[in-house]
Amino acid sequence: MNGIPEKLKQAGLKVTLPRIRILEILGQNAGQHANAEEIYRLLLQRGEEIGVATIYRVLTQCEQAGLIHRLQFENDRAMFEPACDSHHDHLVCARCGQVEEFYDEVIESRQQEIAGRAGFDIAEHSMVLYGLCPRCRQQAPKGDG
Amino acid sequence: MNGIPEKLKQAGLKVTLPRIRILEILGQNAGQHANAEEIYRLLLQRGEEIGVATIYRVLTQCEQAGLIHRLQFENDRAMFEPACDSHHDHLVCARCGQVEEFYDEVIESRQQEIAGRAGFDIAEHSMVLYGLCPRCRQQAPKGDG
DNA sequence: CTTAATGCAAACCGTTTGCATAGAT
DNA sequence: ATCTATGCAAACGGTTTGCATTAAG
Repeated sequence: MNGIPEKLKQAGLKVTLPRIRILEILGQNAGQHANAEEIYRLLLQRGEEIGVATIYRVLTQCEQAGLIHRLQFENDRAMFEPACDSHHDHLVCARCGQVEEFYDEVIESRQQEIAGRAGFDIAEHSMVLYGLCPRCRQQAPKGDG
Repeated sequence: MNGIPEKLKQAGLKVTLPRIRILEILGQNAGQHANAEEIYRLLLQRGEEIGVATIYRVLTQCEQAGLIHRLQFENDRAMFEPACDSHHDHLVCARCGQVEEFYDEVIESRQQEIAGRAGFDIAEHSMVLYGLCPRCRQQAPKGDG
């Protein structure tokens, strides 16, 4: 019930090799949040050459089908993560690009409250904290110039 | 003391007509958060034809000088707002594009706490709530389909 | 067999850049 | 007079699209 082919079928998408491979990559890179080019290169390394056009199309379709999420950090290229059950926001290392997920109920409810006060009906939100991850903090002391 | 020429001088930028006009537009559009193309068109309407290249360069320089802020909503083009003293986040209407600002201390401190727990040293963050503004909610009842 | 997916390359679109000219100090 | 800003148009980079080919159901 967890197989990629099954998910594709349930989403009404034909089960094709590119789609399977791309979802595999995203699943294995779950913590990595890959972008289209990274997916392309990872597939190449495995001997699967899939055109970028196909990668973009598959990603867009899978996003619309709810199988994956598209993340837009700053002005960078879009990143993708496998859809998981629970909503979460992101911490992004400004140096190495590492992405961490977090969820905070207090923030979530404050957001609703703020929106309600402004008369807005919130459909979604994006919250990204940019900074240095623990590893990069060591390598880049505060007195860096 | 509040004049645009003075601000430019203080920022170490030459006082040129394009820079003055662009900052004027942004100041008058304070609530509007214009993007480069909108600025171009607004200037045209006033009879000032300033090339987009210049607009982008001026916006970038003024951003670096701290006179304005660059906002990146979703995957849209960048928007700009005049720099104000205080940090704030944004509510964006998904239909009409209206932008509202808000600030919430609870969220701000939670963010620091979350980052700290993950070992991250946060330099900045972006938080945008997308939904329907009061006006658009009326025009788009929930049963819309 | 029919209809949709893929690959390629060209198009797109917001943004940036090189270079000659115009302008600020 | 010097040095930077501007305008133009071409380049750029990520993403999308048209069309012929290939593959899934």
